[in-house]
This record gives sequence, C-alpha cells and structure tokens, in this order.
Amino acid sequence: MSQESQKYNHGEIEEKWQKQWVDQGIYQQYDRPEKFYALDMFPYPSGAGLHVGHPKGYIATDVFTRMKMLQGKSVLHPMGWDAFGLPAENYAIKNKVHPAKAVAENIVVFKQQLQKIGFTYDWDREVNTTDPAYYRWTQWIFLKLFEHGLAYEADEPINWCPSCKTGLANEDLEDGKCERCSSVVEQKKMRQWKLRMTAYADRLLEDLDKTKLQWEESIRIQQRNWIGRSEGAIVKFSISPPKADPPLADNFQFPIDVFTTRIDTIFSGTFLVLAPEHEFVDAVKEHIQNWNEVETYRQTLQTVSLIDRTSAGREITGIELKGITAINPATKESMPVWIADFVLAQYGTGAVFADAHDTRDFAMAKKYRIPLKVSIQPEDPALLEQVKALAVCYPGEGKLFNSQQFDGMTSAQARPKIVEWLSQQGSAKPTVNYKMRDWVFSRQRYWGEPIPLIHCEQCKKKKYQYVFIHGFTGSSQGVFFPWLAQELKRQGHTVFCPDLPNTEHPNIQEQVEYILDNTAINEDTILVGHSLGGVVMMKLLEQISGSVRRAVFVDPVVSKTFNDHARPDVEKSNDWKFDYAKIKSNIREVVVLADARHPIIRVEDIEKLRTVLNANQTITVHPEADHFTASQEPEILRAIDSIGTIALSEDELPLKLPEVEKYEPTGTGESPLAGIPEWVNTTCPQCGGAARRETNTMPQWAGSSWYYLRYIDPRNGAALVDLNKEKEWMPVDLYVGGAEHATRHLLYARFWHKFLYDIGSVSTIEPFKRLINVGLILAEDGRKMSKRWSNVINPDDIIEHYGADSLRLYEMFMGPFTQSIAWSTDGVKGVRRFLDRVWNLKERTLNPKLSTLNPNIDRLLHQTIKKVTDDIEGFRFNTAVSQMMILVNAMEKADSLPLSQFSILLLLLSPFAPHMAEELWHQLGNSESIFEAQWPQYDPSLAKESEVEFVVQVNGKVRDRFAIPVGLPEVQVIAQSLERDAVRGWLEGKQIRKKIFVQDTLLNIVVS
RNA sequence: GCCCGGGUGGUGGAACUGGUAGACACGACAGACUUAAAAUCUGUUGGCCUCACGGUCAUGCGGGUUCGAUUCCCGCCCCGGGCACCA
Repeated sequence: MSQESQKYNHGEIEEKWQKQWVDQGIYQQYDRPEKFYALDMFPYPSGAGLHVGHPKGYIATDVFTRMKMLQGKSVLHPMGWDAFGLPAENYAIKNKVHPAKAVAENIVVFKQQLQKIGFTYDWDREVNTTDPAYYRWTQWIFLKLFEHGLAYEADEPINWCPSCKTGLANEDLEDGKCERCSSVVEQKKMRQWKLRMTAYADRLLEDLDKTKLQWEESIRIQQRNWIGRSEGAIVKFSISPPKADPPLADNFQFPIDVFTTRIDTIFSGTFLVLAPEHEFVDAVKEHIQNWNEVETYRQTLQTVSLIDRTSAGREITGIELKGITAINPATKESMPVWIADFVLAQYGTGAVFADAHDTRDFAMAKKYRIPLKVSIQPEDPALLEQVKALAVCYPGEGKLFNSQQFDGMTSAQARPKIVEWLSQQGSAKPTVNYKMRDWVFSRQRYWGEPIPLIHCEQCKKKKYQYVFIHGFTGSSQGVFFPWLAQELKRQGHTVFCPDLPNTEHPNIQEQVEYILDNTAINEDTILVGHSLGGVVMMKLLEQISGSVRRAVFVDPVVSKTFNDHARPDVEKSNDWKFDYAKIKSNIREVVVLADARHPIIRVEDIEKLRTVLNANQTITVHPEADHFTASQEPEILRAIDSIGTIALSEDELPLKLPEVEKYEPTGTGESPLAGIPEWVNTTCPQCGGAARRETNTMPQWAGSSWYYLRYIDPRNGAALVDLNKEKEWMPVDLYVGGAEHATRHLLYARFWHKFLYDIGSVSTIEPFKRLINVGLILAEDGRKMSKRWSNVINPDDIIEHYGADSLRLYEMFMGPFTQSIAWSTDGVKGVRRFLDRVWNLKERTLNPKLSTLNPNIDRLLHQTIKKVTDDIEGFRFNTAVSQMMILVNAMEKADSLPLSQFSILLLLLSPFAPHMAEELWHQLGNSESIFEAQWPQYDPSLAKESEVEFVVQVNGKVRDRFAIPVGLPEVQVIAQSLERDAVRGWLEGKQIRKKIFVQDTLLNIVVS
C-alpha cells in the first residue's frame, strides 16, 4: 500500500460512495417488515441557495434513519420542494422571468447541494408543490372541503397600499407603512375564501393529548394556546330604543351578543364596548347622534395594526355612540355603548361588557369618566377598601357583593349559577370560545394553486321558487323555518311552505300529492326537506318529469331506522324503496346538511344518500339543538347561498395556472389571473351561460399541508395516496423542522389530515407521531445568516475543504439540537482532526502485534454503544459524538486495538460520517456495504465499572474523594470516610448532627 | 403587550430523577518535531488568595425551600421564536 493511498481523501471517497449507494439502491429497501418514516420540513428553493443552517435538521434525520437502517428497518426518507409563494413571484415581477423557470433553476442548485452531503433520500419520490401533477391533489382536497361545507366566502380585512394599489403581506410592512413606497397602509375589506378550521378546534385540541404524540411539551402548549379554548357565556344585551326619528332599522332590534369568561362580574357592568368594526355600528348609523366623530375615529384606526391596537403600553382610545343605550340583563340598568380600539372584532363576539374588574375597562372608564361599580371583593381588607373607593382595579376573583342573590358566593361558584339564572330569562347561554379563527385561504396573487371554482352570476342572481317540506310533527308551531322564509322573500325569491296533511300519522304519498297539487315544480325549484320531509322529497323527485335546480336535505330521514328511538308511524308511512337513478337524474345539485354532534339520523344513511346522489355539498354541522328542531336557519341559508358557486368536476383537475405577461396585481386588488380573459371566462356547468373562474389562488400553506402523504405514493394518478400504502407508512415516525412552524403549519396540516381521515382518504387521525424542532445556525458574528450581512457560509465550500462527513459531524456536535448556535469554522477543523485520527487508527488494527482484546477498551466500547444508541434516539447528538471522541482518545492510547473493536467504532460512527465509515469498512476487508450490517448490541455486564470515585462532603462542601469498589456497603464507606485525614480536620471540635449517604456516590456529614 | 424557549469559563457546550460544576471540543499559552512555517504530537488553561498543600468565590440578577440547587419555587433583567398574507 502506498503512502499516498493511506491519506484520508474526503473528496474522492465521498463521490465514490454517494454514487455506489444510489446505484445499489440501499435507500430503497422498502420490503423489510418494520417501517420507519422520517420526514424533513421541505425547503423553499430560494434563489440564494442553501447555507449551512438549512441541512442541520436534515443531517439529524439522516443520522437517525441510518441507525434505523442498521437496526434492520425499512426507511422512508424523502425530500421535495415547497415552491409556491411570494419570493418567486416578486422575483418574477422584478426580472420578468416566469416563476416556474426560476423555481426549476433553484431546485437544480438545491438538489446538487443536498446530494453532496450524502443524504439517504430516495429521489425517485421527490415532490414539488408547483407541479400540476402535485397540485391537482391540493385542488382536489380543496374541492372536498368545499363539498363538505368547510370552505366559505367572507369579507376579511387585508393590508392595502393605496398608492401601489395592491394587497401587502405582513412581511411587506414597516411600521404600518408600505415597504416599497412608504405610504400608510389601510385595512381594506375583501371577499376571501376561508376554511372552517374552527369546526375542528376541539379535535385539534383533544388529540394533542389523546393520541400520545411524542411532541415537546412546549409545542403542545403553543398549539393549545393558539387554539385558545375558553369556556364562558354569551350574554345578550338588548338595546333600548332611542326616541329619535326615523324609526328603527330592521336589525336594530337584535340584541348585542357579548362573550365573557367572567360573568361573575356582570353586576358591575356599567357600559358596553364594541369593536370599532362591529357590524352593529353601521347598522344603527342613523341613530348615532355623533356619527361624524365616530366615523373619523374609525378612520384613524384603519392605519393601526391589530397588534399595536391591543398592546398594553398604548393608551386606550374610544368614543361613545351617542343616542344608543343598552340594558344590563342582570341589573336592568341602562348602559352607554362605546367603541374602543382594544376590542377586537375577531375575538369572541367583538363586544365586551365593561366593568371595574378588568384593567383595560377600568383605564377606559377613568379616562372618559364613565361611572363604575364594584361587585367582587378581594380577601385583603386594605385592598378591598381601595377597590371600593375605585382607587385601584381589582381584576382577580373573590366573593361577590352588590350582586343580589349571588352575594357571598365565590367567582367560581357564581359563574354557572348566574349563567343558569340569565338563560332562564333568555339572555345568556353557556358558550365555548376559541382564539383560533378560520383559515383565510385565498390570496390575490399569481404564484399559487388556482382555486378550482366557477362563479355564475346568472345562477346567483336568478330568483328561485323554494319549496319547504317539513317533517313528522308538522308545522303546528307556525311557518316552518320562518326566518329563512322571510330572508329568501326579502331577496326576491318565492317561498312555498305548505302545511302538509296528517302530520301525526303521515302518509308520504299523500303529502307528495299535496305538494304537487298545490305548486308547480320546475327547473328553477329549490327543494328544502327537513327530517321526514327528506323522504317526501325523494318520493316527489321520483314522480316528477324534468329536474329541479337543487335539493337541500336537512338532516333527512331516508330509512325507517333511527338512532334514538323507534317511530312506528314513520315506519308505516311508506315502503322505504327508492329509485335512486331516477331521483338523481331529476336533481341538478344536491346539498346534504347533517347533525354531527347528536345524530338522530344514522350516519350510514347520510353517507349512503351523499354517495348515491353524488352530493356536491355535504355540510356537517353541530346544531344548537339536536336534529335542527330549533332554528338553524342561517346554516341552511349558507347552503342555499352557495348557489352559483360551482365546483369543477374532478376530471377537470388539475386546473393549471395560465401563462401570463404580467405578474403584478391588477390594481383593483384582484389576482393577476383576473386580467386574463381567455382563462377567466368560461361557461357555467349548471346553466350553460357565461361564467367566470375564481381568480384567487391558494396560500403557500396549502401544498405543505399534505405533502408527507404524497411521498408515500408520489405517482398515483387515481388518489392522493393509496390507502394500503398509507396504512403501511403513516403516521410519520419522526418529523424535524424549524420552531417557526410550531403553530400554523402544524395546525393546518393536522386539520387537513383530520379532514382527510373523515372522508376516508387516510386511516390515521394524527399525521406526525414524533416532532422535534431544529435550532438555527447563526453566522460566526452571532447574527442570522443573510446576504444582507454577507455572513453566509455555503455548505459546498465546507465540503470542498473538510468533506461532507466533517460538515455532518460538526453540525451534530456543535451543541444541543434544538438550540440556536453560531457557526464556527474552527469547530469544523476540530471534528476533521477527529476524523483524521479515526482514519489513522486503521493502521493499528492491521498490526497483528496489537490485536489482543483489551478489557478496558471493551468496557468503554460497551458504554459507548449504549450512550450513542440512546443519544441518537433522544436527539442528543452532541453528547453521542463527544462519547465517541472519548473512545477514540482511549483507543489511541491503548496498547492494542483488535479489528472487532475498531469495527464497532465504525458502525457507531457510520450514521454521522457515512462515507468514511464505509470506506474504512471496505478497507478492513468487508465486501458488503456497512449499511447492510447490524447495529452493535450493548452488553451491560461488559460495560459495568468495578470502581467509583466516592465523595465526602462536610456541610455540603466537598472535602475529600477516594476510590471505592462499586456496591461497598454504607457502614464500611462511612468508617473509611471518617478515617480520612482530609475529613478529620473538618470534624475536629464539631458535633456530627447528621450523615446523608448516597450509595456509590457521596457522604454528606452535617456538623455544628 | 400576549404565548413558547434560552442565559454555565475567552468560545460552543457537559452535568442521569436535587448529589463531585466545567465532560468533550474550539481558542490561547508553553514544549517536541522542522532551516522555517503549516500540519502533527505532549502539557497547561474559570476568577481571586497561596511558592505549595490548600482555601475561597463562581452557572443572567435578587430572594426562598433543602443536609445539599445549574436543576425546584417566587420576583426581576436580557436574548431568540411565534402572534394568523415571509416561509
């Protein structure tokens, strides 16, 4: 062997093995019985390329998966690209390059950089969120959400730059001003698509604990806080009519709902405060005597961000709505109504009742001299004195006074009692509130997945004939769905709401004929059938010729079996046989509304109906009362309102992004897609008339909310993932990524996953079993790595000089994995020195004179096997590496080093420095890859120490230490300790009060 | 402001479940090798007092619990992440 070939030449070795591993397919051994799925948060392929901070988490999963491979598991470790989003779009605007082109170029660079690090990625499974073959399924998931009533439109404020005439991301703001032109940014309301994530709030919360997720507690806490469940009550404050002319507006008679968690303070509520944006303010505009001032105040707030508005340092501002008063439902006293900046429309009901027991309310009352009352007493009498004198605010809990029959109760006792008392009067109800809001899901941008919907103005504007078909117990209480009927009439539709014959002992055929005799059903008819009305509707649909526009089933009875109890009259009412084909051909659109919380109607029946009629919307709601017997009219209106918004059919997916000339927003706030008539204009699948495509695109979060599923089955054309394959690999065993994703990305992905579970697309209720956050790597100057500071370190340079193994080993050694740590190239030199020393150890093993087994090394070796195995499992890579350094230090000094011991070192090192380990493995005469070998087993008997250093303390201070055999009994150890000169000196002239003995560790002698 | 982390030598960090603070590295200093430098190897390396044995202080700051606290509790200070359109 020549001198030359003995030198550690990292470049040559790394290139050689990277190629061989891929050629041999060692990363594609998927047929072993045990599976392990390791997932990295996929990167955004930016133009700047990778810096050394990016791969830290990837190296960790790679170390982990290599150990799992050695432990005999099949490992899935994929990689892909999260490539939609703002930077590519801004780059496109600036450089007139199609974002797809820029993204493709960036991916090439990223991929080359990653491949040099020697990861176990199976590149055959690479995914790219911007690939139509991928986003086809992102769009498919959206359609399913839409069908299930989980996607809806609402007005949402966006950051609007009046001079650039464009919506701005929060990122593009600087002190409330536009980053580009420094104009003051306004809050402008725009129609946006939202996803009803709040419907999953409870499950997102409960499953954090129920499903034994191995997540750091801090992430779970952050998720819980983000969801922000709080139990309280909604209290209705009626508005007392002003004496003023003109008379009240229609909605003026509605009371204002206030959500509170502190209903125990209701008796001290002396004024009401609304969010400035509260819709009530506009609704009663004519009655507000100081409207001009109110309007001016509201305008000044438009330029203040929500975070600033609520920050505690800021002085509270507000203005009274003169001419409007409310009634406190507990005291029956009149209260002034104000609007103020600290009340947010997004939280609770956007209104609070204010009293002396909230610091912000208190401050506001003091500032504007609004009268206050006190009803909670603190225990401290001196404090009580001050509280009663209104000198200080007491926001805590305590005993109630000034509270009528609740006087003397504690806050906790009083809360349920007061809610009960008020709800008997119809002015309160217990309510759960969430801080979490629904997900604003649309962006007015080019570079995102197009939302696959069509809007038809004709269908939307058209006046329809509604036919309400009530259920079993009839409409004896009056008009069935009265508010809904009134609302539809107000919109100009006609509503036929018959009182059907024989409701106590119904005959379905008789009811069908009654309807047919009394109204004309045609293609502009919309049928709404509730409960038993569902069967009537089905039978009716069998008997008509021509089709109705839409059939809305509201918790319909479609079989004679009920979940709660038998109803013989219903069972006898018809034959329960349906001609589904006929029914289906007679309906253009089907909507099914179902009660998910307390189902009276069997879930299987609803499912069957949905499938058999191919419902284009199934809305699962939790009605306030079971089975929609009380008013759920707004929910039903919501289902009806969706008319004219039509989902693309699945076979039209993917709906591809068109080529455009300009990527800039349009100036109206609409997406650039709105400026492409060939793309926007289409025909309505319902009426065949002219219609427009939805021009909003999805947010970047969409593609990253399900990518982990696509890796499992990346080329499936029939489903987003094959269910059997999903069962094989899910849930993800290990998910590693940045702490910045601890709330939103993880909530979004969990939400989608639960939804996919509900519709049967996946078999697991949680996607990620174990989750670990990676800490940042800062630049050597302690700042973040950024082009701006020109302190970026490129992994390519480190690999060139020191090798990929050194890079990997250093990033694992630099410190605790989750912590942010500054880069140190000197540190890389240090681990490179370590690798050189390992390399040189090979010579010793090849020397036959040095091949006898050394028991001291063997003990250390087995301690090291245990520590490295446990530390990798626990993500304590830094201490795993330092233990290997201790072992190598000892091996260098040992007078012998047999091949067997050195081979174990190589195996332990192989996850961290795979190239070098593989090379040495082969040089030692192995012909198979080291990754086909077995991870070493730890033998506790070999690892055991025979002697320990024992510590003697006097009054807690270490005074002596000496060696004792392990397990030496207490009596003997104490006797020896008391004889020691170093100890005796400290005991002289003192009384021994106490002796604390810890086996094999220490003795503390307490003296005085 | 609110929520979640973190703070230990000149530097990155170690310390099991409350039991020897500073493992392992980096840097620095000294020595060996070399004409020389680099590389490599050997040794020293928290502060203060001491020739030394040793003593004493010390884990962001201030208190507390305990025989004993980097670890547990209370109150502060500083730094990082998140706060819903950066990803």
